[in-house]
Amino acid sequence: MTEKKKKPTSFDVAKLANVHRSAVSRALSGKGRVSEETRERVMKAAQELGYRVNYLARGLHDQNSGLVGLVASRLDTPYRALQVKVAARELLAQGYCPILIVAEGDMTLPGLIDRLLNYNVAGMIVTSDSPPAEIIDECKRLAVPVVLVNRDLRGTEADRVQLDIQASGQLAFEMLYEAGGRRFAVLEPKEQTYTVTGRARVFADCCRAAGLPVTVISPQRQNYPDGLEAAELFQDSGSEADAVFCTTDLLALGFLDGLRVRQGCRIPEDLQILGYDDIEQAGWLGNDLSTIRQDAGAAAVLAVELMQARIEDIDRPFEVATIPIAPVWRGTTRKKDAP
Amino acid sequence: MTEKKKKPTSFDVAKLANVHRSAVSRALSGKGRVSEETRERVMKAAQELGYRVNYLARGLHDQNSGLVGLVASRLDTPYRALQVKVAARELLAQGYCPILIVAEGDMTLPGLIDRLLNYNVAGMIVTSDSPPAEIIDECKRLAVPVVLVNRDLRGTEADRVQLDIQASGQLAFEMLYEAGGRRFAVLEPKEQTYTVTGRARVFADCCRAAGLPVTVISPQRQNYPDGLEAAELFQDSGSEADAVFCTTDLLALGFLDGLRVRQGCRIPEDLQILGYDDIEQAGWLGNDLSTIRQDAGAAAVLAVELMQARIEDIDRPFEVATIPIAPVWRGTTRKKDAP
DNA sequence: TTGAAAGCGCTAACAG
DNA sequence: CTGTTAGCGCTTTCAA
Repeated sequence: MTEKKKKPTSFDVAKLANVHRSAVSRALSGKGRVSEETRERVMKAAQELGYRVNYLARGLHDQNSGLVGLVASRLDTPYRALQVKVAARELLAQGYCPILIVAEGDMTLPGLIDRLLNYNVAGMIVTSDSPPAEIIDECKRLAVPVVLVNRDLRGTEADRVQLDIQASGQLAFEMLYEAGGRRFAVLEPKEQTYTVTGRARVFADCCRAAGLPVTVISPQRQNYPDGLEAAELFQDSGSEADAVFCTTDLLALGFLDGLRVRQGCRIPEDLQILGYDDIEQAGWLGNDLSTIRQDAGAAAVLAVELMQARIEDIDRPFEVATIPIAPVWRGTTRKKDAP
Repeated sequence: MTEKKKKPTSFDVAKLANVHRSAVSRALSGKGRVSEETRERVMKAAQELGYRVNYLARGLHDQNSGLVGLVASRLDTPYRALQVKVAARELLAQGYCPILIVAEGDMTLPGLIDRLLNYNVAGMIVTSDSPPAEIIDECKRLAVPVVLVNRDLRGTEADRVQLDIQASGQLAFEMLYEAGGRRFAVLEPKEQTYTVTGRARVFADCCRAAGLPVTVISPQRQNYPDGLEAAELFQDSGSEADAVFCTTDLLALGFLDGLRVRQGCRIPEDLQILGYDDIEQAGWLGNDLSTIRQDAGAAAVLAVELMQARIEDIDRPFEVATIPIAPVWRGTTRKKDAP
């Protein structure tokens, strides 16, 4: 065990290779000009010592740690988990390292973001539910690029990747209408969320514009249990609806279970149901939920691109990229081709 | 727009507060002794300038960045997502910052871990499926604490947090036996995994030890689609089993759907089913899956504790902590109290 | 092409 | 209690 605990530095490599530290830096970073021979000697020495560049030191020097904040909440929710996964992967693929900040719980988001800022992050990707506007401002003050994914934060200027709310609500209406729905209901959670609330309203507007009735049901939040709650509310409301837009798959799945299991309702015979997101569970045989797919992979790629673009030019105009969506016909609506 | 783009340093604060930089450091870190008056002046100046300590510089100085690697795979799977969430939260709560490394995809794990090491991480928590032993060795060489969560990696020495495999398989057997099962089957994925394969085998052993028949069904992997596959395999096998241990909830849910939806099987009347993990979806009304809960929160806390203990004393003996488990009786088994 | 030297921002040990 | 000083490990001009 003659192993030294101390990690080798570029100085050690230099000594072993009989060159100066700066030569080591040049050889390994490939930045400056180095003779082939020197390069090889350095490489060998580095190899031998198990040397690795200290990114902290490098970051300290050129003000860029390569770290990126990835701020998310409700990470145990299928869609969010997917979002974080693809974002992390994309970041990693582009040479960044994502620092994961999970917002929920007792820890306060501003405090956590603060910590992030202490690391000189190259940027931040935020999918959290409620990022206080102040922190966005603080980031701007520090010239840290922030990309908001499906967040509103009206009034704050930042690059965004988001769903087309108008198109979403409208597509939902069209799908249910095409499937034969004529009396509608929509789930609009009390606890508001930019995209969810948005598409619920657009959907309702579409119904009204078509001169068709629409009942608004308001569960507390937007998860599975809230879907169950919504099923009760729906029943209590005595609504005559024959088609319901559930605004998130989790809501839809809860609603579906509440209706089927507790109320013995037949889907889609008695009632057609449409979700939103296309989480994996929507495709499970027992659920077979018709829904609208939100392309998480594309969203992640867009977010990272926007971030990089702003890193390169901090003063460029703010941009909004749109996440692609697509209808997914499954068993909770009547066949599209046989309405 | 008189804003300077340059971030303020401790030097700027010192200047404004009319003290030396070291005083600033002391005042803000609370480490050394500072007079009340100085502290206040520094605080005010720091506030005014929007100063924040540069952790990179600090880390460079005391060889500890406060960064921790969180290595995970299959992040879009409910249990894993939960695991990552609680681990990240615990890390954050303890003052660390988790760097999220997602293992799957084309990016090779060793390369990513390498990058992690460049950041002088204080430690690593690994829940990934297949962390090559070499990287663990590399970490040890660099004196970076590694905690393995539910990973085997026999031969490598590291702290671990893991399920009691023996107890798990046995509990599964006891539950199904208590519920009235007498002819068993168990799902043991071809693609082996330490804990999953382990409990499958222990379960089978328990059956045999009790002199009761047990059929082993081997789907490819351990996710929902594999559960569906297992249902087909099960039917083809012509097994007479009346109780099946599914080894993961995802498998169980797929198996359940395959049986119910495709084969019109009645659960639990025709067949009892037991899962493992207690993911959120197991509790959904439409599934109502009996299972064994694995306490992810406790596991995360244990993992972080182990990591901290090793940070404090790198030479302490390796430790293995056990994740608590508990039976969860739901509707896919007959009532425990009425077998 | 290579070496020398100046920092990046912070902290801790040491004087005063 | 406060200022001075010496690095932490790396990169990058600037000369040679």
